[in-house]
Amino acid sequence: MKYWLVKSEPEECGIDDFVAAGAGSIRWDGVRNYQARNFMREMAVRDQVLLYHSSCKHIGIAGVIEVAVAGYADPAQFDPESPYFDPKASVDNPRWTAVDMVLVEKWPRLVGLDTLRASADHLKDFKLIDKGARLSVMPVLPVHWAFIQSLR
DNA sequence: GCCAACGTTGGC
DNA sequence: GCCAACGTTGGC
Repeated sequence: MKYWLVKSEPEECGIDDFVAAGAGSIRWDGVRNYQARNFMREMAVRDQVLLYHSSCKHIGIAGVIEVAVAGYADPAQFDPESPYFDPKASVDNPRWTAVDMVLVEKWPRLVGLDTLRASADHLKDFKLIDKGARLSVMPVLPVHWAFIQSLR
């Protein structure tokens, strides 16, 4: 089993959307960056994922979700009505990947980016805390995963 | 709203 | 293949 982190704007899809979905899964789609997509292709069912809230008032890790359905062609890329439509993608030759995720646990309080940065000694090479980090899907080392769990 | 970081596009 | 221009991300 692997560990990951995904970013989302909570108004788009945050931890409360997963709470509302209960045992139901939510499609994680719209990723349009190759490095992030390649990581999504590596995801397997039951991989554990930190859900990070970005571009909002309370920035940080809000809880844990897990992979319910491994990577498949993101339907939005074929839909001209979708903001994620990609005219260069075709059903025969899809370009982008979606996975389905389900709630594991909403944390009692958010672990803020400031807290993570204050723990930089424990989070060496954790790209999330780098200035200007834009990657929206990234792997998390088991040692980092364990440390972040201790902050919740 | 600003702006740094950085990925993508397209002319050459 | 280079690189300037442009667009997006995301913290502040």
